[in-house]
Amino acid sequence: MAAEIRSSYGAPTPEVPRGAGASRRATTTGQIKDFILAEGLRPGDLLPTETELCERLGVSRSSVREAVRTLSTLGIVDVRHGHGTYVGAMSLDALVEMLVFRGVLSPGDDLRALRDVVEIRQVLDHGMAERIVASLAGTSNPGLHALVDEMVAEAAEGRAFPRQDRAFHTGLLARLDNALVGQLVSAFWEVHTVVVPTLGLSVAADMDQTARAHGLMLDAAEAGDARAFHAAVTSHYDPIGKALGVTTP
Amino acid sequence: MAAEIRSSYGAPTPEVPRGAGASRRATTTGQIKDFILAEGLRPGDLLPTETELCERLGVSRSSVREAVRTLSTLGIVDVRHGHGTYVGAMSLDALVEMLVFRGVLSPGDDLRALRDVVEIRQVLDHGMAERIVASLAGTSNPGLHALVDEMVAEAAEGRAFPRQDRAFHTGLLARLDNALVGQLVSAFWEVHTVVVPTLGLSVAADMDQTARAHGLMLDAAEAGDARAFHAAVTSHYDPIGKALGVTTP
DNA sequence: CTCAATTTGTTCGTATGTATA
DNA sequence: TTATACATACGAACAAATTGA
Repeated sequence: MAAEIRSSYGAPTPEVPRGAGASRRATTTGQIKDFILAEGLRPGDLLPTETELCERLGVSRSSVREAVRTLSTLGIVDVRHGHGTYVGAMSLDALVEMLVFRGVLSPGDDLRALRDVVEIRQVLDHGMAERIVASLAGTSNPGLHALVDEMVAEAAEGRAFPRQDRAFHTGLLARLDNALVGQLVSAFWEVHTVVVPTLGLSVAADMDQTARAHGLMLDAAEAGDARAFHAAVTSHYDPIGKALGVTTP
Repeated sequence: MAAEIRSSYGAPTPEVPRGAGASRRATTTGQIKDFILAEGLRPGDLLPTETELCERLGVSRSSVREAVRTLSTLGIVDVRHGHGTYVGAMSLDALVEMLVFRGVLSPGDDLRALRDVVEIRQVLDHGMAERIVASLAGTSNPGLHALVDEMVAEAAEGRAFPRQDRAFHTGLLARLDNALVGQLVSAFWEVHTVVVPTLGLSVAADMDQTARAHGLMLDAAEAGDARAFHAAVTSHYDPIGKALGVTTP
């Protein structure tokens, strides 16, 4: 697939007589991508209608549809029924869907896929620690503190707090100038929280520690204390890490 | 999309009268995923033919086709022309294709997307450093050393060495018990190397340093020296980091 | 509010290319 | 080589959703 991508750029996609190995759909998706680039379209811009694309590319509507579907699942285009097709925001939803399925399919060990995801989350949080602390040092974030309070309250009642949890992690990365890492963290967070219930895993006992660790992370970041932030991240992943047997060097 | 995923598990996908918001394709993809889970199929296993799926799910051929396409681009199934449809290996090809397009589309600053990718690569390499060193300490890896020698030789001749570079990074992570991180590193490596040429970026001058840094990383890992490994990683990303303005805390 | 136009969603039938036995 | 099974592609028709007159 990599070679196909590469060949799609540089030289414009060749005309109708396509190479032996390439399928019609592959070439059509490439043509639509090239069209977006050639026209200089940006996320949110409207694409031609399916019928128009058929004429422009000289293929049937079915082929255009399949190509558009492919681009749609990749988030490259966004199709709205009865309205039109737009250039998409290219979120990581596809990655999430794939990893979630891999998690519930669980090849080999039942917990391996989830353990890998948690390990990545940990690496990203630790790896971005200095940048996060730098971006939040000296600021005050009442919204994030409110989320922490809610999480602690929910944990005390024995309830889960996925909404606040996600909002907190998203908010923590919001000031970073790296949009991709925020999306990745969100994506892995989602895989994590969607897969856990399907495995019947019970980590409810330590929900309190998890909730409190969020507060410690925020306090450390606002104080500009990277070491404390690292410690809080470690504390945050301690319960789930133990349950899954994550190695923490 | 997240809600749709969640609803797909737990309770089996409902019968033909589907909910208001869900499209036929969305429910059909869910049904196929449920089928794989229910039958306990594993990557490489054969799925029913399209015609058979039509009867089983009570939808038309086209709908099955579009659903299979969607799952195919996610890597959940693998369609082989004239042969059949199999459960896929679920690689990160979809993520790569999306990020590559985002990179060449370059919303806003031309280098931001690539800079974000390089930053992630850096974080992953540093974050996995201790685990990599632990997995390679005390071993000898003539294959990896050979790759380093090739890279140094190619750099001396002023040639690029993408094949060896990729093989090296893959091999470095091969002994890890976390398959996902290896795939992620490979994916971001691919995005990086595919996008760079489209931007006309010239970092050829410091190819020599990059090639040598690989050798330092390998030596440090085999010696069990995590600090040296971190230093080598920093040296490895120094040239491209300077060219892109990556922040290195 | 209803109607009509536009656009995507779904289905069917048919023909073609491809791999296996 | 032939036969069979399968995926690929095309075109036409109708259904559903959205917008605006």
